[in-house]
Amino acid sequence: MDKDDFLKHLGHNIKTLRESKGISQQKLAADCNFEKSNMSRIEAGNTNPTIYTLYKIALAMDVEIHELLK
Amino acid sequence: MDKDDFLKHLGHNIKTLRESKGISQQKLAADCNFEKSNMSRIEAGNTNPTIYTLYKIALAMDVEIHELLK
DNA sequence: AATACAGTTATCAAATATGATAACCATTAT
DNA sequence: ATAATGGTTATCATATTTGATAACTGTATT
Repeated sequence: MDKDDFLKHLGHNIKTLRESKGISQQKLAADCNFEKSNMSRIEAGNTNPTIYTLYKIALAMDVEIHELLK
Repeated sequence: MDKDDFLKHLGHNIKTLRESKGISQQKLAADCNFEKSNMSRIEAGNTNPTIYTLYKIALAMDVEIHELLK
């Protein structure tokens, strides 16, 4: 899988999971101590986040990182 | 878990897995199309790799990313 | 109308990951 | 001795992520 596809898929997955937990993007960003614009970028697949960033997202949603990678 | 601990743990895990597959750090780096110095940095937990970097490592070792995160 | 909420995108600065290269160390083999 | 293998670290340049800020869109509410 190329990078663009991979990141788009990841972003979509994060978004779906967030929505399934009924959390807004802004709320999640705040919970992760993130800029909301960065959360928007990640969910859109427009950036290649670091693993620690994903760890923070997973923590904030109370899931394991691998759930973000499905 | 703070960032330093997280990355050290990840690095150790990657190293352990690589060794269990009998691959040298240099070989794995080459398989990932990486600089070997970067592989050394990652395994030492001295850098916070991007998710796509980890994807490449997982691919090269024929495992899922989450195996790297145990 | 104004305000609030939710999300998106742009711009730029700061921080940092990765690439490239080199030097070093240790061990083993020739 | 040299050469090969395996790994580590430093330095610097390049590429990219994240932070900060602002502006925009759309929808809903007051």
